[in-house]
Amino acid sequence: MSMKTVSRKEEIIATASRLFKEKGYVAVSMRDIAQSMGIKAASLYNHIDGKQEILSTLILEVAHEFTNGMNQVAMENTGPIEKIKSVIEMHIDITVNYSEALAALNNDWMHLENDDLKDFVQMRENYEENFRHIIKDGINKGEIRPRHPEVILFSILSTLRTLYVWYQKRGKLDVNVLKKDMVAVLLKGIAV
Amino acid sequence: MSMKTVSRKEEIIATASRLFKEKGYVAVSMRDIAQSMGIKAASLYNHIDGKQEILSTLILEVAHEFTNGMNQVAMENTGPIEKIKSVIEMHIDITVNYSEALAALNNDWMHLENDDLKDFVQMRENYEENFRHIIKDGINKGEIRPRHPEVILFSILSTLRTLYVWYQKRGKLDVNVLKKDMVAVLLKGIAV
DNA sequence: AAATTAAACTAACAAACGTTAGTTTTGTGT
DNA sequence: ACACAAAACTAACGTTTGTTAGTTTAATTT
Repeated sequence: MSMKTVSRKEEIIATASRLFKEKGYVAVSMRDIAQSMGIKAASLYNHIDGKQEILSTLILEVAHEFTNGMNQVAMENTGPIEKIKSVIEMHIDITVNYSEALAALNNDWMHLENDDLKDFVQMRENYEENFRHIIKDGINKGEIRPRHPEVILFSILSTLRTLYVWYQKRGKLDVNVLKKDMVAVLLKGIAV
Repeated sequence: MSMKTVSRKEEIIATASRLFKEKGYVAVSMRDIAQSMGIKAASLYNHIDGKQEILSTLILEVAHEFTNGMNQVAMENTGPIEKIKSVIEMHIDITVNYSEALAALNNDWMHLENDDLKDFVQMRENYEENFRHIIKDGINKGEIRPRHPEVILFSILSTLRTLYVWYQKRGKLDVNVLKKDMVAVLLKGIAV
């Protein structure tokens, strides 16, 4: 029976991310996290440096996933529409695999400190800039309707970023169906 | 020179909402709010009952705006597509008028207590149910493409709900241009 | 069986929190 | 000038916070 070994540290981070999703980073205490694991708060410090480490580990791991994914799409040898389709699918894949961590990334990134905060903001800006470039390219090539690029960018990004909220709420619809419908809605709109 | 008189209580709520937008309700202390106004924390209690009142005032006022707006749209004597267009425009109007409060509504509603929390959740469910009904009606009448209604609902709602984040960041583009492009993107998609 | 390491525990710390009580200052109406 | 109300102040309260120190228990290695 093969079973992935999960270190105690990973357990703590997983537990914390579940709690962060409900009430946010600041409202969850070390005692809350410990109680959720059936131990005392002080015991957590045998495995982690502090509360801040939980947050930064959680967020930066996923942030790197997004960065890598976007860089890969940017290097694709395809047209703008195909690239956007790839971004959407990439985003959905990450959402499914890191659905707990995404709440912290979306809502608690501002509680990162020092270099962690700087790095995160930088990665986020790069991500958006890459996306913006694809959209503008698409408009120039006549593949995308000539609307305000920011409106297009944030319409798609908002939808993708909020996906984690209702993905599990709505009984886990099939990922491939989700991808298909999502791409269709975002690219082709809803009006017949 | 006519100038709207702003009560001290309203000043407190306005100041708090600005701070809440940056760090969230829990991370902002009464001392933070007071300092932002150049007074001491204890002085706030001459005008308000407590921190919780700030949050509930802030959120419930806007929540009622949304509820009223949606009820008005539901009573419109028009087709589904026209109604969705109205919802989008209504949402943009409220975002422009209450852009500070919307951060709290989106991110800190779970810190409401008792009846305030219950009322909010109820209003939110009703709002979504109304929206869902319009979409399903549109699909039945063949005015909307037959995609998964939840995907359509949350694609639009996510975009509208996150609008407050980047509306002011991007140098206040004209509201009418925004409405026009937003309706176009959400209804007709981006692909030519 | 003894020794070592890992992971839990109890107890306590300084700091920050929301809030209250009582007092002083500021502003307004007579 | 006086009285009153509004709005600020200082000081303190009981909790909760993240974290540290020192100790005990459980698991693993020799």
